Amino acid sequence: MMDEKITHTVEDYLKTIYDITSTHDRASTNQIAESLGVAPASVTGMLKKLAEIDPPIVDYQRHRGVALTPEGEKMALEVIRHHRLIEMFLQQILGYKWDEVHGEADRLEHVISEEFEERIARALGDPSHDPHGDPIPSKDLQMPPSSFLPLCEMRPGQEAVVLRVRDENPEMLRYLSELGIIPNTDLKIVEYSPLDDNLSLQVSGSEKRIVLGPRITSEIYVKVNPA
Amino acid sequence: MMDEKITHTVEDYLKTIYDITSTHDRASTNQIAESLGVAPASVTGMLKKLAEIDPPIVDYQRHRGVALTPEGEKMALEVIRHHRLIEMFLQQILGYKWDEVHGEADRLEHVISEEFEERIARALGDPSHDPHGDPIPSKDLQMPPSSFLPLCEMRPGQEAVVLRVRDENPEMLRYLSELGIIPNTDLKIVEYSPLDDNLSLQVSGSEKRIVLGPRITSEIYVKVNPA
DNA sequence: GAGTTTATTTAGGGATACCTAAAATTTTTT
DNA sequence: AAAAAATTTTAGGTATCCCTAAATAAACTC
Repeated sequence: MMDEKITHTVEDYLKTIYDITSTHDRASTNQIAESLGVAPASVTGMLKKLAEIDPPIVDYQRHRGVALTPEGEKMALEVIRHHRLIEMFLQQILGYKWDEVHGEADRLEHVISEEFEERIARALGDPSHDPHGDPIPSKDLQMPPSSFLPLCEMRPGQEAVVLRVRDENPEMLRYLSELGIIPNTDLKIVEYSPLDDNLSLQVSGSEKRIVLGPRITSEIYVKVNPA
Repeated sequence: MMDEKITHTVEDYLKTIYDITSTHDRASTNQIAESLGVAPASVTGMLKKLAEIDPPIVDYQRHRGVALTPEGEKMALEVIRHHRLIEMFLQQILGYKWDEVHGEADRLEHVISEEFEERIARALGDPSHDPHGDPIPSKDLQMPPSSFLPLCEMRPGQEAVVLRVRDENPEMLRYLSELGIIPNTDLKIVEYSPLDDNLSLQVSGSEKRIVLGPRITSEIYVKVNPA
């Protein structure tokens, strides 16, 4: 039995590091600590441990954070696949609402078997994106290709389709959902205010203009429509 | 946030104690240790802790084991409800086989929310028994009444219906499954050997006689048909 | 009912993942 | 380039749940 038991919290570290390194070169101790809600000192300790597992799952360098090794990335993708398949499953098969799935998935992702993963994947028709628009890694852990932009980088005149909304914050999800901003929604940018980085935009169909700050627009990813 | 975080392993202790006290007055340190696969000394430590939680969830007396308090029983029933609903769900909705559900349920039971519980209960039509024939506590934690006997207490001439089979041992479940012994099967007792407590019996339909030892017959519960 | 066997508890430790406070290093500002 | 600020690490500690070995208590047996 080569158990080598990696505890659950390790999976959380990996997920977090994966997430951070999708936009940064390496994940810093502080970023990880903030994201996980633990003290930086605790992160340092854990990172050292992760770097000493055989094979190492992170590349750790004192004072400059970590990056995932190929092994670590594989493990992270496995957890992410679990998470997103579960979100999909909760929504499609158990009837959860868009904004209710994340917390539940966060707990379930650590305990489901490969069997469970395969069965829900099949039941869902091997989807490539979850209810928030996040891409689901394939069974062999390849990320489906996708070309998107954070909404905050759009400018007046451009039109786009919402692809994904980061799912960490249920309140924000609920709010956006009320505004009609969910994956597949069409948006048109009306105005941009460089002072505060606010964007004024129009949701397909509706007449209303919505003004959103960068705190929100950086969490929404869109695909720009060709002009 | 009155979290009062009861850890997962506490739930395992409760489930085990519930199980033992369904046939014994109190659960002894050793019985619990054996069932959980830990050293008796570890159990002593945990039992003391459980007895000192406010409100206490077990009644602990030195050298004479524990019984659940009403609070402890409520918590145990909650976990058992989770477990059995999940088993049902895995079998009915995800297509697991009878003997594959237990391990998965053992991991999932600790992490699902009330929301999840309610949704799968509804999806399953609020069942009162799981795939092994075990009764599922209702939402308000009442056990459905049921009058059954362990198969080992049956004697020649009697007929009965299989109600439940204890689900701890997948190998045994698979074996019984091959013999056709699953919940709802009709049985007729043909012979009883007091020397070794073996029972010879006939499964409905089939011609074959099956001989089972007490190790197995004590794990199968039946309802005797009125003569 | 004294001695043996079995069951349980006490005592002393280990691993994990967290914490705070202080020290060290790196980065930024002036 | 020195001082100030921010980040990261080290050091020392906590709590949980597990372990083994030794001590004690309860249950049998003759």
